[in-house]
Amino acid sequence: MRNKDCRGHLWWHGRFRGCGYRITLAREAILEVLSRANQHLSAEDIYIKVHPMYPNIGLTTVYRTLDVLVDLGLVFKFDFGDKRARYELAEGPKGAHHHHHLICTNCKRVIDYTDFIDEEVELLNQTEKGLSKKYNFMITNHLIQFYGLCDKCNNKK
Amino acid sequence: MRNKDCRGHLWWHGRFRGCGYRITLAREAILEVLSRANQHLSAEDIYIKVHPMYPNIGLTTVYRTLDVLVDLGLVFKFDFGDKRARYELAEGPKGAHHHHHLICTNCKRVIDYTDFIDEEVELLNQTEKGLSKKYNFMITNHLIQFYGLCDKCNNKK
DNA sequence: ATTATAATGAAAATGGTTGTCATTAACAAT
DNA sequence: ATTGTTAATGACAACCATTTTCATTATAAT
Repeated sequence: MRNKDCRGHLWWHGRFRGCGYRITLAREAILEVLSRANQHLSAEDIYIKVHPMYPNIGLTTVYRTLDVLVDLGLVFKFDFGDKRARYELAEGPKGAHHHHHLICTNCKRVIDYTDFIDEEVELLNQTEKGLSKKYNFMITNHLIQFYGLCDKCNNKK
Repeated sequence: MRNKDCRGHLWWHGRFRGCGYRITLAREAILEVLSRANQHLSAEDIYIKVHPMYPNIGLTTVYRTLDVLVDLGLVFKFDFGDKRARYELAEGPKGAHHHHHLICTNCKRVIDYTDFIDEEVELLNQTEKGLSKKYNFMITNHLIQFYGLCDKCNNKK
């Protein structure tokens, strides 16, 4: 049963409508999962989380929905070096949950960090402005990741 | 015929031997291609460039060699959003050719930029130090990419 | 030269992601 | 509320970069 009270109230509905996308149960469910999850989910992770409540939402739809969400800038898509792509709700660089990643190249563990974010973002803004002008490039997003060995993997070697 | 004069003279031989890797014709050829190429090659690109001279080096070997090179830190592996991975000789953050990437999310064009690198690298070094200490993480590399629309794609829309 | 074992090539397998197409659902117009 | 247009969906097949397998070959320590 659709929650009618939410119709038109959810922050992302306008964004959807404005671009000619329809608001569907699948999309609501997937966005719901993404906003509850606080960690980088793969398409399959999302599929599995959505399945118990909505068993008729297929993996294909999850992929398609994620494509749309990424396209709209509502979701970020990451590659952490294992095969599968990971998805994460975008709060925007100014958003409260904005963070960068620290990735262990050995065990693929991912640490989100928010330290130093302010300084980084300030510099990035300057850089973005400079690059935009020089290359006539409309920058919409950035990716910063540090790679290395986490404490556990470092001790093993 | 192996070039005997180079045996032991090339900068990377020691690195290889030290880790128990053998020095083979295939590896020399692939590194040669990588050091000539000044742009992000895919595994297949490399295979094709190596093939005329050494037709018996297979794509599988290219993949395996690249894995080794990435593991040794001699080569960086990138994901620009099209399906295939790209490889590039690592000169290290202090290296002369160090650059970051500006990626068009529409046409997948990649622009290397070296502007602002100095300021960025300085901040990154500080950040790395802080992160290393806080998370007891041994940082070996970083990735910075800006995403957006290049001039051509921006005008079209 | 001999030997242990790392590296290789060819072919098959893998597996995340995309394409196809008939069916269903959203929603604007009535 | 009903209808008509068209976007969205699900099931399944196809795709294709990358890995695995395994028998063979080449490297380099002895």
